[in-house]
Amino acid sequence: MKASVVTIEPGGHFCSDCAVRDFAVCASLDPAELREFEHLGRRVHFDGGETVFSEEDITTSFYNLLEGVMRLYKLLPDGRRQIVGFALPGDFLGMNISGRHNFSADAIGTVTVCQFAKAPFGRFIEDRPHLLRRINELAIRELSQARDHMVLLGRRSADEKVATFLLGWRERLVSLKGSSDTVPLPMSRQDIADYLGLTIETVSRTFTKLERHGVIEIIHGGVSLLDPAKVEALAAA
Amino acid sequence: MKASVVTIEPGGHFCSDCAVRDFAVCASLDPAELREFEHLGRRVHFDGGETVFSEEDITTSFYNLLEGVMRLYKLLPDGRRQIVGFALPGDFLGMNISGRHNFSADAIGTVTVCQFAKAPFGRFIEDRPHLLRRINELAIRELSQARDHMVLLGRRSADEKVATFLLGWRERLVSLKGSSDTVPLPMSRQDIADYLGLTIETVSRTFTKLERHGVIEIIHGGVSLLDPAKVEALAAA
DNA sequence: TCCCATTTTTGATCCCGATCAATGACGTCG
DNA sequence: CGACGTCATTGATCGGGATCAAAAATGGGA
Repeated sequence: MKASVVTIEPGGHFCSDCAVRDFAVCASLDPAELREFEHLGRRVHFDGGETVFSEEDITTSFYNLLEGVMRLYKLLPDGRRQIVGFALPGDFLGMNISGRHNFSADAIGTVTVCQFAKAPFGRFIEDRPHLLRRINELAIRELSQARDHMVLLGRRSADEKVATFLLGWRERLVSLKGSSDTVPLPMSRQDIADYLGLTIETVSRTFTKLERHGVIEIIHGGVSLLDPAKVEALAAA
Repeated sequence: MKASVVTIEPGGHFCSDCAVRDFAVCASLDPAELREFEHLGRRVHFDGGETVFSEEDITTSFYNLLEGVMRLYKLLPDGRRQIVGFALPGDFLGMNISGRHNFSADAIGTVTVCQFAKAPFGRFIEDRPHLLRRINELAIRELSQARDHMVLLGRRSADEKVATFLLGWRERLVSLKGSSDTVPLPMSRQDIADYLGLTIETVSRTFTKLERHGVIEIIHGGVSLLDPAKVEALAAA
C-alpha cells in the first residue's frame, strides 16, 4: 500500500454530463442547484491499490465514486481484515458522526471520485433538505445491506456465502451495466475471502467445486454463471 | 411466539417528561414542536416475547423505544436466526426505503414504545430538516455499529466475540444508567449466540471458562465483571 | 522472450466450534 | 409441595473450514 498520490483533473467537467448524475446523491438536485454544486466537487483519480482514506483519519472530505471499484474495510490490531463492502459508481462515502472515518477505502483498479471538502459540502446541504433526504435514503439502504451481510457472516456456510456473493455482486452490476451471466470480479480472492469471513483457500476451493459441478466457469477476471438457478438454490438454502 | 396483543395506555403522557426526551429522535425538537409532536405518537406496551413487527411486514409505523429491551433479527428460510442488534430506550426503529421492515423485532421482557403512524410522521418531518438531520445521525451511528459487528462476526474467535459483547453491552447500559461492573443480561443465551454467530453451547462454555479464570462471575440475570481489564484484553486481541 | 514476484490453486492435516446427548437449575402451575 | 416445561450447563464426538505447505498459473518488467 503506497502513499496516496492523487492526480487532479483540470477543469472542464460538468455535473450535467456526469456518469452517475441520475443515481448518486446529486440525483436530488435540480439543474440550477447542480451548477452551484459543480464548484464544490473536484475529480480525483487513484490508481489500483491506493488508499483514498483510512479508518481513524479525521474526515476532511466526502467522496462520490464516479468510476471503478473500491474496497471498504476495517482492520483488527493484529492485522485481520474484514471488508465491510465494495463501493461502485454512484456510492457516496465518508459520512460519519465522530468526525473520523470508521473504515478505510482502497481503490481496486483505477478509480475516479468526485471529492467534496467537508465544510462547504455541509453548508450546501444546510438549506437543501431534499439533498439531506437523499443522503439519508442512501444511508438507510446501506444499513439494510449491512444487516443482510451480518446474516451471511454469522449464519451461512462457505458454499452459501460464495453463492450469495456472486448473485449479490452480479445484481449490483446489472443495475449499472445491464444484465449478464458473465460476472466480472475485479477484486482479488483475498478480498472476497475478507468480505465473506473466509480464508483465501476456502474461497478458491469453493470456486473450483462450483466449476467442477458445472455451475460456474472461472474465466479471466471473473466467472460465468453457467447455471444461475443452481447458484440461487445454493444461496437460498 | 404468540400474536401481538398490545395494550394502549390512556392519554395523559407528555413528551416533556418522557424518559428518552433528551437522547431519542425528539431531542431535536423545541418545546413548541414537541407539543405538536405529542399528538402523533401513542404509548404501547408489549409483553416479553411479543413481536412488535416482522420482517417483510409493510411498514405502517415507526417506533421509539421508551422502556425495555428488544431483539432485532433476521431469519433464513430454514430457521437459522441472526440477531442484528438489541434495541434500548432511545432507539428509533422502522426506517426503511422499501416500504417493508427489513428485520423483525421482539420484546425481551416488558417493553414500552412510542408508536407513530408512518404518514403523519412523514408529514411532520417534511418541513423540519433538523428532525431529519437527527434521524440521519442515528442511521449513520447504527451503520457504524453494523460495520463493527461485521468485523466481529467475520473475523473474531468465540472468546473475543463474547468478551466484546460484554463490553459493548455494558457500554450501552453505562450511557443509560451510569457505570457499573455488574452487567444485566436480559436476553437469553440463545439470543446472545444468535447475535454473535455462535451456538448456545459455545456461549455457555465461554461464560463458564471466563468464570473459572476469575474474569467474570455469573449471577442471576447477568454477569459481574471481576476483572474488566482482562475482558478488555480478550476483546482487543 | 525469459525471469521473478505475486496470486491462485491444490493437497495434507489440524482444531475450533458445531452437533448430539444428557444432566442440572429454575420457575410456574396444579 | 412436587411435577413439568424451559433454559442453561456439561460432556463426548464430529466435521467444516483453518492452517501449513507446495505447486501451478499469471503478469509485469528488463
